[in-house]
Amino acid sequence: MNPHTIKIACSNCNLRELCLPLGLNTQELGRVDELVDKRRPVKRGVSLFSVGDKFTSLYAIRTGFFKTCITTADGRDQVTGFQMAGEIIGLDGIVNDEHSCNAIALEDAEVCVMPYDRLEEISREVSALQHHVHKIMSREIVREHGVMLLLGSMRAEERLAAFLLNLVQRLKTRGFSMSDLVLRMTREEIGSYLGMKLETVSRTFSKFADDGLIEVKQRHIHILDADALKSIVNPPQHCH
Amino acid sequence: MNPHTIKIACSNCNLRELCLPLGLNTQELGRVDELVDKRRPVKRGVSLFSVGDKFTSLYAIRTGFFKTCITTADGRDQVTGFQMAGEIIGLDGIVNDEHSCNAIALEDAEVCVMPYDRLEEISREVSALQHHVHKIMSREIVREHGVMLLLGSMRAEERLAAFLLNLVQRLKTRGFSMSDLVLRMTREEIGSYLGMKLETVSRTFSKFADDGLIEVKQRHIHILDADALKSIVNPPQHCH
DNA sequence: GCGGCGCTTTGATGTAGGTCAATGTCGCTT
DNA sequence: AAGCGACATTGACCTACATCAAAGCGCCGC
Repeated sequence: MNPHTIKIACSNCNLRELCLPLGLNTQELGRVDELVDKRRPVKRGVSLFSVGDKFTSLYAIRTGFFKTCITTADGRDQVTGFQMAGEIIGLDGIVNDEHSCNAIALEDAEVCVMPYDRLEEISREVSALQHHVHKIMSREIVREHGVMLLLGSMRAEERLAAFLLNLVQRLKTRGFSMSDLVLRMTREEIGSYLGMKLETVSRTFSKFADDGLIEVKQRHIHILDADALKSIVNPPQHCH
Repeated sequence: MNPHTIKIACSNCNLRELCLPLGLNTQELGRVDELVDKRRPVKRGVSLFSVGDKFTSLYAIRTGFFKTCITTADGRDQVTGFQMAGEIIGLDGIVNDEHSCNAIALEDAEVCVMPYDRLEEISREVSALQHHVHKIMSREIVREHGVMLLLGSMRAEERLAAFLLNLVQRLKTRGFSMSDLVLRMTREEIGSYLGMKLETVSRTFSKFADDGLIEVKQRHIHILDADALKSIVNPPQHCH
């Protein structure tokens, strides 16, 4: 089927609670359905956009899993986030009209392409959408504050525990298990995100497994004791 | 003078190139002048807003210098940014309708209070303002990507060099010297932002001074060799 | 002018995590 | 089914930075 002939309707999308504002009336929903131009498949390992690409659109992930990363002149690479279905990527491109990071699919994926000028236009008419866009950007800012906290003041175990809990929480809101997950990224990518080396990631997984907190079988993680992970992230207060 | 009787006009403000979109016509400028409700002085050491405060407004810094920081349950504290005149703070509050960080004045300051609902309303009418707001949020996201890179993959000297160059660059766009600056924050606050301990900040300053890159006299920094600082941040490529 | 306090500097020592290297596991191709 | 290549694990060792501790400096109030 030619993608241009498919009727793409956010209003019917099963991810609409994640992507769209709630409480739109039917007329507003109709306007919002015009947001998505087309869908675009992205094969595993392929970039959705790269540093320097002209910014044209935001992308809502329909299926699949992405990482975003930036690269320094001297070849170092920092993963700035992992994104899953229902999340919006491309916000980095607005400020300079070109992308400042790379978005790479970690598994075969499909995204909804939302031309940015159309988004601005419809936001002007549908104030719930306007507010929703602001919220998405604000959420990203707050998320990054959390990452700064993690990178700036946590130790390796705390970082990895926080990472696992965050992933599993997001998977839960998408209807997946609270206790089982499959990592879509390598140890090196986790390490880059968390500011540690892949060996340290691996060792820390092994430590958690030894302590009975999780089971690790390659990329399959089974969480045995979520509370213990939480208390690693937020050490229980020591009253004296 | 009662602040309510002063005519506050962004269109006359000497910071307007920093705060406002360029190229507005007079009618649009008139609308934008309605953005700022009032000005609010903030004494050194006082919070402009704190975690959990209801979100009502964004703030444009007119004078003074702020830090924003978040606090963990166990009392750790992470500085998420330092903000100076012309910069906008409070974006973190949009997503959950309450602030998720503290904004504290590091010197006596004055901010322009922009009620958020009014900002949304005027953005719907003045598309240049709408786009400008998006750019400001996108810029913050991109800035934070840079901080993640810094925290995740740089060594102490690289972090501090990048920090100094960033500060001096921002001061330059405000008409200050490229080579002299006064730090408004303590070594501990710098350390919190850069993910290192205050002693390491101090030692690294001393190292830079020994190497003839800067002169340090308490909080006064004189930059002697900006290029050397740049090459610390971006080590020159080693071709082989 | 003096004393106290907050901040900074500097030194001595400890350690979490980085680095280097070897080995193991799994999935894919032929 | 064998063999290869990408990824992961584990061990031994090392280092950048943290930690602990002791001065030093400069500003403010009295």
